[in-house]
Amino acid sequence: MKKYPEYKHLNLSQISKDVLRFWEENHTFEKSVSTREGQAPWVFYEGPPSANGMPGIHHVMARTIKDIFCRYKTLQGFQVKRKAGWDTHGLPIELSVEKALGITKEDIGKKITVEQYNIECRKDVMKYTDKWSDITKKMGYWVDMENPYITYDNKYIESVWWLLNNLYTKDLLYKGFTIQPYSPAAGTGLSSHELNQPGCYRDVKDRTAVAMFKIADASALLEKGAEAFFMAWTTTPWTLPSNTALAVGKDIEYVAVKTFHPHPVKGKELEPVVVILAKDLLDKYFPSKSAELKFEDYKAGDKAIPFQVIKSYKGSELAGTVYNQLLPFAKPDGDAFRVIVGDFVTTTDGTGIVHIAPSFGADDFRVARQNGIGALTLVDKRGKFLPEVKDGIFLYGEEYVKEAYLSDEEKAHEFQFQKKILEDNGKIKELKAYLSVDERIVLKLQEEGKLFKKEQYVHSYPHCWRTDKPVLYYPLDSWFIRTTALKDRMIELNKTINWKPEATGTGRFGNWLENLNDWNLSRSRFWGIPIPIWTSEDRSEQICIGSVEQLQKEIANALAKGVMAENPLAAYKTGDMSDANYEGFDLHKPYADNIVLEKNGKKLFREPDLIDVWFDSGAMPYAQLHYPFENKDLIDSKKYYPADFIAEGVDQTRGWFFTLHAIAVMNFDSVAYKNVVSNGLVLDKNGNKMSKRLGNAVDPFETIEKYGADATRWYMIANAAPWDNLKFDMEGIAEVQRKLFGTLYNTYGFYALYANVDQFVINPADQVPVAQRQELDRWVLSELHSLIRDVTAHYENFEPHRAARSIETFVDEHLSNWYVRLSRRRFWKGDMNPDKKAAYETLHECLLVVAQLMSPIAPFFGDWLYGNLRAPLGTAENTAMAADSVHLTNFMHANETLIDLKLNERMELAQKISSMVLSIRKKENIKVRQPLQKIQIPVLDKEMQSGIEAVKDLILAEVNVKEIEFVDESNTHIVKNLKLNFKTLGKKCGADMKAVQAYAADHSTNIIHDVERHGKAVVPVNDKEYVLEPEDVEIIPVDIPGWKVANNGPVTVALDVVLSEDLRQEGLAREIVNRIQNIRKDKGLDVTDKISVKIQQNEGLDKAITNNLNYICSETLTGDLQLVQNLSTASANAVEVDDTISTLISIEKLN
RNA sequence: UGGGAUAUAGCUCAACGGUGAGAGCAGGUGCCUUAUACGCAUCAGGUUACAGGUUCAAGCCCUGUUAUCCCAACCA
Repeated sequence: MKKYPEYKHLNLSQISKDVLRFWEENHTFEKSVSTREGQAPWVFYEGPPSANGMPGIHHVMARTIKDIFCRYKTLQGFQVKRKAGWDTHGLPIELSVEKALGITKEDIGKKITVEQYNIECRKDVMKYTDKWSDITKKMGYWVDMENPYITYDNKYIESVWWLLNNLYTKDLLYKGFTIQPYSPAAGTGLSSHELNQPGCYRDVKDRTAVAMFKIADASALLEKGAEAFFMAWTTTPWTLPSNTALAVGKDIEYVAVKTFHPHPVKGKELEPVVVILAKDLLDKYFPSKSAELKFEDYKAGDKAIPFQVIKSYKGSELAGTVYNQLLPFAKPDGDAFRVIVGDFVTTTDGTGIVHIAPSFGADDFRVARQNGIGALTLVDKRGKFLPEVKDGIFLYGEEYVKEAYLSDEEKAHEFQFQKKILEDNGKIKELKAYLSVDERIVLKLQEEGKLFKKEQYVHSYPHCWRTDKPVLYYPLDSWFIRTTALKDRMIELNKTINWKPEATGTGRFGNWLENLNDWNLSRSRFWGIPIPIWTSEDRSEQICIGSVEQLQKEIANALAKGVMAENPLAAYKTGDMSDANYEGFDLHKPYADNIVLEKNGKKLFREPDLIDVWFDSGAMPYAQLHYPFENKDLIDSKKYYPADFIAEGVDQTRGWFFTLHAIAVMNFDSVAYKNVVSNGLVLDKNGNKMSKRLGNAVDPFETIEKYGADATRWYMIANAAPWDNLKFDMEGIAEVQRKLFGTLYNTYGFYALYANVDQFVINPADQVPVAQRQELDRWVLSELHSLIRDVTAHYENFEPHRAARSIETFVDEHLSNWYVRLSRRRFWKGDMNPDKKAAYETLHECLLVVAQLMSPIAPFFGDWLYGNLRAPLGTAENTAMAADSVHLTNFMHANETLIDLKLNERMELAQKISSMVLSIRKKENIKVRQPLQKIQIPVLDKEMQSGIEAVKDLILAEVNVKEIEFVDESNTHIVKNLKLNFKTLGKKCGADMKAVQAYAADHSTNIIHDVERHGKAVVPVNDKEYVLEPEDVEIIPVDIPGWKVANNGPVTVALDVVLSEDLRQEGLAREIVNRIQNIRKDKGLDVTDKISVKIQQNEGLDKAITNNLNYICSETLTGDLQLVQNLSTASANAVEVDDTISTLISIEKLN
């Protein structure tokens, strides 16, 4: 006879290990995919992690979410393939290699060849793959790590090139220049990622200036021949020579102010000037008390300067106004020196008029281009002014625009130089320190009467993480993807994506799309996918490569034309998709750069940039399949595209989520994914970000070893919605372990214990029909099937936290603490009979279903539980347990006919009544072991009474009372309360609601009477009459005078606390039973062992024992009970039966 | 600085615009149990971040403020 396995202790960590071995030996994961062959696919894309970092607890979180839905959909019958992937390119890898080798970027090509460097990167990037494999297995994440896609593979790169070429053909790829963070000291552009390294943004003190731009002809704005200035603020005066426009806000109100020049040139101290600035910022420059000053009282040099607002304009009225170039060192290409409208202009600081230097600001560049304004770039790539920025007094040409770029010696040298010039020219009496370009420009403006105000200003400014020097924003050549061309389509298709949470899709992602810029694809690095574009030096000829085959042909041509000597792709066989064929070459630098092509007699060289690694990962739907060279049909006929589901951290919103979307829309006019869950961060228990630096990072290996993967996963899922941040607290895992897994383990243990005693094994083909099972069974099945329905809905909605919480409630409150607790006797009392069998079958079904429902979240424990329940069945062919793993079963459907809401309500009522009776006992200090005679329940409607009747026995047993008596007004006086139903009355009464409420409070007795007798009551209020119908009120019995009463919502219970002699003796008998059971347990007797009992006689006890002898014996499996005169304390246990009675009991096991 | 999210008991989280805002954990007290200090009962703990507004009625809707987090960032 096969048995259900029994265990001594719950050890989740061990269960994980055992189940993991089982999966490996039985290839359960592979089967979960292969057994679904031919079924509808459910497409999942794995976002590639970078294997050169260690896995963290947040990866466990993110992967749990992915795993849950893949497992769930597999249970639903879908085939869910899960190809793992590795992100292998990019800066972090380069940095890691440089650190390991002790080199810097400058050394590449000198101390180490590009070739060697890339070999190192290729090695380095996979250095933690073992750790990743390990955590993947241990956490129970099912993903195919045997055949991952790897972004550095030639096949992967070929697909990426195909996509790029496709964009090139559609004219969505162009080379242009934009304003990018640039480090002159390092001679390289910086990515936003680099700027976001810790410590890059630092507070710096800069010289700021409000410059005055003279309007060329102010007649249109003021009177004819008037002279006026625009005021514009800048924190970077060194950009002023490159100014080509001024921007105003379209709807901002501006004023023209007549005043005196604060820094006039000699001789013009008393000539009034007119300046224009935003009205909102008037106070900042013109204190309102100065408005009362009289112009005629003003003397040169006065601190307080009178002013007068003479006119006002909307920004749009100023647009188009031409002004004189502020610092005319060079002439710009194209149109310039005009007022334009900029959407970014605000009045939070400055003057509401923004100085535009298109070369040195992204906004400036954009708004200038939109308005056809040209640029001036008077700074070179070294960070120095061009030679022409020179006046011989303040500016000397070819000097660093930022003080920080000068070395101490350079600074000292410059200081001596400028000291001489400035002092000789009488500009400064005695120069004490080096003056920065910014400071000297301000001096120059002042000298020329173009300065309104200067001050120091502290703001945060980005620095290059390698050189520690401030960054410049500088126009750089780059390749761009014209994402803006398809912006509307991207927005449109985004609306078809199911975002969890929704706000991320409409908000963070939606806004991002609305403000989309072209995607800068270029990166000046070494380890990445080369841009597959070759251009002639005069840029007249260009070839974009979309496949290795094409490249091979072009090389052949180049060889024929003699521009190349050797064909690195000679061995490549067209059409051969074998790995061997793809391993004979390398598309990375430096090999790609060594290829020179030929077109129309011109040599073509590769564009030197690599592509943004984000394109790598966004290309994975296609590149992981080597599309279109292989698996073309999977994408083209949408068999494996788009994804039904992806999930990553919310930080990927503008990363992977965007690149997937952009590439899909631009290449295939499709979404890349239909459902996306963006999960929140994992913080430490105090809500701080985890970091190695702070030492608060949680080690996932340790955590899983200690608590097991299931408890860890369950905790993370149940504790917060996926998209909320999780405050990770180990104690929370311990709690889950105790509460959910402990309870479930015990519930199973209970089942196994008695099933084995009774030699019961489930027979799915022969079960007691549910209709013939008792109320409690039908109730728990009703709850169970409600649970299936709810959990299914939660999984379908991608709300795993709700699924987990529902399961917790069921296991804990319904199954363990009500069903099993109240059913215990049925399992151990008597021989097998239909009722006992029904109890086993009911409990078995609950455990089986729970095992399956929980298995996506707790895959090990779910499978362990399932395996135990299945253990005595053998192959279990043709049953729901035919598969040898829960993960290979078919998801159970809720049987709606078993869901009986009335029954659920009834049982809730029984629990409520029980709890109320226990509460009265507590108040009256009567133990539950002491039987009581009677409960009274006042009932006002028959339905409630019949509901309680149905669960009466359960209540009585639970609270240890003999009978329930239903009372109404015919046999007792009941105090009743009136409650108004605000929902129905709100509609009826509206604004009179408060008055009705007040009236009802004063006349509750009358209203109750009227409603009960006549079915309605009239409420006269504010000269109106409202008729209260039964649905508008609730009449609740709250008290029976003279009884001990408890009240909860609509239910009231009264308890008879009078103890008769019989009851008292019965209570004592139960105390005795309890003591005997405790001794049994202490002695380690089996639950089936029969015993003989000797109890030392005691006056207060003997009668209670003899009168309840049968009861005591049958409860304790006692074959022989004797009251004896004396027991030796050596062989007997001393027990206190109550405060006054103590005795000795001895127990012998009977054979 | 902008966009997004969050703010409810000491902690973690619930709560269709509807009558005293609920669980669990942690704490006090008492109790039940031949599955289990698992639980049950009970006490304490709340100005639902703050200030306004809409409504007969607001934790929930609207506006603003503050704090924290994420993302994007030299808006001059």
